Amino acid sequence: MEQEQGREILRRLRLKVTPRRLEVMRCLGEEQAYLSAEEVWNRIRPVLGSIGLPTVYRILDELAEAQVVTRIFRSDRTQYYFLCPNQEHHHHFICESCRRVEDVDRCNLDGVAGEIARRSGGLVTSHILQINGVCGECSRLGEGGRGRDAA
Amino acid sequence: MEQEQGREILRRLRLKVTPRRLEVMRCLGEEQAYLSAEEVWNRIRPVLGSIGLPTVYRILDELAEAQVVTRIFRSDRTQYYFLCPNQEHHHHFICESCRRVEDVDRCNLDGVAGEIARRSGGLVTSHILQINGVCGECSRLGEGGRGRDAA
DNA sequence: TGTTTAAATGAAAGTTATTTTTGTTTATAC
DNA sequence: GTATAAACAAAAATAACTTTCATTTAAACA
Repeated sequence: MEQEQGREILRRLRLKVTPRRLEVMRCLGEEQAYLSAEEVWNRIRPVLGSIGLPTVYRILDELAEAQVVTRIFRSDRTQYYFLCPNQEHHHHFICESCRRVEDVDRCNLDGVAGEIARRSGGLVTSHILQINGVCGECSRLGEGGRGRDAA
Repeated sequence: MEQEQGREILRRLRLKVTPRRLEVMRCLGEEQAYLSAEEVWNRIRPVLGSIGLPTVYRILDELAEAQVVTRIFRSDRTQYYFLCPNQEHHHHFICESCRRVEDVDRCNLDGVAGEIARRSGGLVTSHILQINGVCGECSRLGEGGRGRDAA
């Protein structure tokens, strides 16, 4: 994520271009993986000198609202965030070992909305689809390998 | 959910058949909608005389682990639970207005695993798919209607 | 280039869903 | 019946966020 790209995204969202927002985006963009709010905070604090954790939460919420950042679901009741400037409708493949995220273009859910409408008259407005697994690199490291989240 | 069905499920899971577990299942089975742990607690306390909230959490976790109960994702960082004894692979359509849940059999994700394997060598182990919308009944109530969660 | 003003931020305190701990009770195998 | 491992209650603790309010700053405009 180039700084100019970050500026453009913020201008498009009618958000002020501030060093904190740019730095949150730069930090997330540097990873191909998802991070928690606190992890983002720890990485950008040294760069910015000082930033409050609530500010990080606010920025991530704004970006998630605007769908520049995707929320990742895990069962530890912590929210994780992944910068994904791809605005086409798509989904994500999440590595359970190293947290890497890959885009998945295929989305065969169009038929589902029709089925629901036909069967009970319901209306589909959105869906959550997250594909979990082990990425190619972690697979190749084999059973002996240990990912970022391994015990 | 008949009591005998609950007993069978617990025996299958090698869990002791206790009044609390049966009551949690009965309470959830009475609804076609999802509930939070605290909501379950408030409904079963009068019946059981007394039960601790941590016990409700433990029971729901066990049942979710065994996939007798499904976790429902919402953005309020509260976990919701839905009793779904249907053990076939399927997904859920969630009404944003009244919390009703319908099963959705269709799941076209088989192709996705192949795509990921081919492209980057990754291995898919699970996926989260939740379809959000407004159920037929709430749709028919029209704009003037107000669901359980409406302001 | 100043000035203005709404938006952004820091710091501290607050909230709340969920978990842990420890001592007691109970379902079940024998 | 009795032994024993599992279940449970109660209270306290944890941790991820959120709110509040006083201060600062980006950006529109004079």
